[in-house]
Amino acid sequence: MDTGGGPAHSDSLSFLLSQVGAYCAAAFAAALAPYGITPRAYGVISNLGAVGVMTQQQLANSLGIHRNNMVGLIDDLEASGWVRRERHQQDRRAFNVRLTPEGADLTRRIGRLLPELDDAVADGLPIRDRERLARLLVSIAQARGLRRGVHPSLGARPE
Amino acid sequence: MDTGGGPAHSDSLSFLLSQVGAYCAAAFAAALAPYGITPRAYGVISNLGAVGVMTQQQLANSLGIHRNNMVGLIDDLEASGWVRRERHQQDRRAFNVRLTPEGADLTRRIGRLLPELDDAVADGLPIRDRERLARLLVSIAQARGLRRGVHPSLGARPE
DNA sequence: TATTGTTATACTCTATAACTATA
DNA sequence: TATAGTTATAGAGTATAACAATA
Repeated sequence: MDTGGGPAHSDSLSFLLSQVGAYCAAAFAAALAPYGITPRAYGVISNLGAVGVMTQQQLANSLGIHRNNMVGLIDDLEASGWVRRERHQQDRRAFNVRLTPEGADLTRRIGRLLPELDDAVADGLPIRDRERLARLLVSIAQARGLRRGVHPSLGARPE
Repeated sequence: MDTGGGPAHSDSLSFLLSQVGAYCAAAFAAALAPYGITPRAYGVISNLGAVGVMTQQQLANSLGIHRNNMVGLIDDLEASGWVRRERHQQDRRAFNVRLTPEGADLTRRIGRLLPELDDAVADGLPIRDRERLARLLVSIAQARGLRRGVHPSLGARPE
């Protein structure tokens, strides 16, 4: 498909994915900003909401964030009153991190924000096309080995 | 569509777009790395390849990169021998930037790389689905006001 | 006065290494 | 000896302000 002039990459599928994806990432960050939370930090609390209590190391592994960076992330979330650190019973080196009631509430509120975001992105697209698009994206994500719900750009490789 | 457990955002259309998009952006950057060029710098030379000669300010406007950041970008491209600065004839404050033959060649070689990247991303997807996907993405990009061939994350707002 | 290119500075992110306390 | 959490440092990338030359 060629929809006009411009540089060679304009009609490349991977460029289009990257272009629209970056737009969505920015829209998501902007939607989160009024809640005083970043996409990274939302990754942490949404994971805690789904899995329950986790150690910092488990969170780091699960999200692909380095444990060094996890420290400050949990510090901020704790200062905001959304998570609590508790000493792990069996392994006294580790902390268990769990959502506070306020954190669980924030997680739910942001979860309810997502349909609005999706509507804004897919505005004007017939519902059939929307479903088709989602199905194609899931198919690519699975084929490429992307983990469900894990955003690649949170990443940082282990040592 | 719900394809399993995990956090609330896992099946959100905008999350999926952002997730797959970030993967594609990383794959593109990795494919460019052996050529010694970044996605940002490729944005510059691909634009020059399509439009011809442009001033730094015109490049900055066209790509959504701030002119302050354009300076170092052109410095690097010039040091690599891919572009040349020439004094603008009518406006002696400005520089015209143009591709060298080597730069034009690199632009073409990278342009030929894109189909491979697209094949890798869409591996296993029937050609009909691939076309459908591209069409849906173009439709969203146009509706959201994204400019053809311009990646949003190159961005930096003017003063 | 406004604009083009430039430089300098600061601030955010993240990559790396090293430390401590536990295992 | 290895691991969980922590801290410190340095390097990208980018945002902001200010400057010289020219319009």
